[in-house]
Amino acid sequence: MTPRTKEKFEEIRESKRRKIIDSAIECFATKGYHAVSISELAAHAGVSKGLMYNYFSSKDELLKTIFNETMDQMLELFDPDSKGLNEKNDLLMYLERYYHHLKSNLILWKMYMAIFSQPAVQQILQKEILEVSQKPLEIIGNYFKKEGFKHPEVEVAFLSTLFSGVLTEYISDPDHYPLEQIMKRILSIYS
Amino acid sequence: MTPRTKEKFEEIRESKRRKIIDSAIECFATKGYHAVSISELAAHAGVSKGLMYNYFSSKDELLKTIFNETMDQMLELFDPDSKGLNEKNDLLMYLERYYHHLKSNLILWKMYMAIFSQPAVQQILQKEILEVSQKPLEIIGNYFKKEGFKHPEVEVAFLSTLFSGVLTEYISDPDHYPLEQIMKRILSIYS
Amino acid sequence: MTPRTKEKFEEIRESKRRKIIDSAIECFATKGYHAVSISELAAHAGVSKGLMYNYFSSKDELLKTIFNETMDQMLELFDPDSKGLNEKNDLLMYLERYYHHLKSNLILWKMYMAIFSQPAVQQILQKEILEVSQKPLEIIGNYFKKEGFKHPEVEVAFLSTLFSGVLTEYISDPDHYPLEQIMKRILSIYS
Amino acid sequence: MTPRTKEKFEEIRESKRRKIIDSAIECFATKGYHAVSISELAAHAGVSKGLMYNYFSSKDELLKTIFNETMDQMLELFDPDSKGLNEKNDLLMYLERYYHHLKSNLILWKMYMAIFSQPAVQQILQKEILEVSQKPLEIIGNYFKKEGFKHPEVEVAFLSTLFSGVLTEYISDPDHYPLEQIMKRILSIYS
DNA sequence: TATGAATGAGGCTTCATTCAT
DNA sequence: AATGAATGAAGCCTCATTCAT
Repeated sequence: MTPRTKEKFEEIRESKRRKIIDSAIECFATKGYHAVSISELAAHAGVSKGLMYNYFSSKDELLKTIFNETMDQMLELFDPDSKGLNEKNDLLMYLERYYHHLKSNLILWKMYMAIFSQPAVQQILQKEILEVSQKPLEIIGNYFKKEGFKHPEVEVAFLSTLFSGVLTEYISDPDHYPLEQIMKRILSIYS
Repeated sequence: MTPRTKEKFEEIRESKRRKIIDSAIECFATKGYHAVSISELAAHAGVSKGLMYNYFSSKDELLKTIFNETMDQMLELFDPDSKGLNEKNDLLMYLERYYHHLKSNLILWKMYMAIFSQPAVQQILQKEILEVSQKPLEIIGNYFKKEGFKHPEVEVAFLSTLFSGVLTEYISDPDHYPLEQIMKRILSIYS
Repeated sequence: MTPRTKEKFEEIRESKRRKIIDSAIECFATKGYHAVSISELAAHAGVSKGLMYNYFSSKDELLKTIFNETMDQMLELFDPDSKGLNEKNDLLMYLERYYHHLKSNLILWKMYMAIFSQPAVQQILQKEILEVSQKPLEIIGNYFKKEGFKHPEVEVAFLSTLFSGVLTEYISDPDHYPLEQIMKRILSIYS
Repeated sequence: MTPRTKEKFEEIRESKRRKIIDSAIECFATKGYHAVSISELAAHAGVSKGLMYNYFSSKDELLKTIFNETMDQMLELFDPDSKGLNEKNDLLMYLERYYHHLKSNLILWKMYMAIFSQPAVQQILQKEILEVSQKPLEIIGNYFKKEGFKHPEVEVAFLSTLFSGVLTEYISDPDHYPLEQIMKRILSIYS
């Protein structure tokens, strides 16, 4: 009997890795980082405790991995073609994208909030957070400058504020928050 | 035991209780609920571990207590005289109050965020949260109705969104967030 | 009911600390450092696992503490009055003391061997070991120099060798090793 | 399957076995038995974890195997031709051999010490140790009897003591221990 | 009222070993 | 013969909570 091929092994690894990550995202979203134990994560993913450490060297490491993957998605969301925002329409589409992403990735954003608003977790991810949050803000800032806003940096902060607010409110009660109408209300400010 | 002595005791008890609560608020704000141990809380408050249980039957109980007291403050903030909002000026003053409260009670709000963004904690406090948040929203809703807004309930949600956003952003980086200018930006929407 | 006095607490602490240490020395002597678990140490000392950490912050820390206390004893043994070795008689008494200490502290020396000959443990104690081993060797070296030995440093190494050998052999089979006669044989070399 | 192929297989098997053993000796020498995991051993030997169990049924089994092979070497060392010690020169050559073996097999002896000083391991190997150590001691004892020593058995113990001591000291700091001079010093006792 | 020693459940992690391929 | 994914027991440690004083 021949041993499994390298490809087969990598296949197994990758699919299990995904399973663990997706499962962990759900758990973290539901209960928060500290409130979920490795045992729970393992059980929820349908693997043994020990196997978790075959894929991630620690609980923190798993968190960082999830964070990085999530951040990559977010970056893509906020600037998919890396061209920046050039006209008003781009900004509107920007808002559109945010709206759709929020709606179709509720769990991901829930996890984002559940995890990253915890001070203890922020300490774990401090470095990563700083690195990632800079770029999207810059892109938006450049747009406002170009458009001749009087206080572009304040306008950026204001938009961030709106994003944060929408996120917070929608996440905390997705069934009742009038997401679409709120997005329209925001659009009305910039139209 | 004379009544005098009894009163004295009560006084001491109450002041120690305050000390524990205030100290705990600081700790929770800085590190989050799960990341702070009873030992740490006791040490930070300058009392023994055992004594903590003399005042609060459990860590959860302490959390609930803090929550309730905080909520009382919030209620007071959003409607100190229970008269509701009657004219535009009231709304502006409303925003003003929020702004000032935020600035002067940073720790309290930090703790609020640190604690509430954790789903596990939210579950513990779910009932309390619902109860408390209803009333201020109603008051604002009534105002918008009276003012003839087309979608008063959306407008309420929008204002909540702004509040949430300001809170989130300010709390996460109080030194750089342009709180005052953002508040002015918001005022400009309603003036 | 009044709380226990500070003295009472310290009394408890000190006596329990001793109990844990003595018990741990026995265990380490019997099975070696890595082969004994904290659970075993706790059970053998008659306390709970958790309490171990009230007294020692980690297993390594316990080891270091035992090492330091043992070393203090050893130092005292090898130079009780800190006067050094001044004449041949001092050296002979030196040997005598070693002999008696060995006989009456078998467990201590067993533990010493069981623990300190393990590379992994040596790494934990590296710093401490270096610090402590210097002084006694110097004292003996000075004596040999004073006595005009041709190669005092070799003579020191030779004596160390004898000590090590006696220790190793005696410890590994205390009932059959002719300790007293070996010590006489050694004395005969220096008389 | 032709006999030729079978032999070839045996050859491969044997060479891989050696590789694993030699690699393990190094690891045990450096870090001690408990401190090295099967994973480490496998990685260091360049084979998979699973394969380790194809050659040795357990970690203990591997240890025992190494011990037995080492012991065979030791026996050979102390009495290569099984003729015993017949004259003083034989004893001196005996010492010589020990000296050279020590110098050229440092790792082996390091492992020997790293492993054997651990009581837990000694228990595993107790029987084997007793069996092996008897014979060389007898040979030396016979020599001392023949030479008319007053207490031949003490003299044997004394020589064992010296061997143990030299081993211990040399192993613990091979770069600084004056091995050659110490051996000369010992020779001087018996010349 | 007040202390801190004491407990034990549960958290994270390691590792010898098994197993499907 | 060979691989490495998978398991689960056991190890170290933390922490909410209890208890004797």
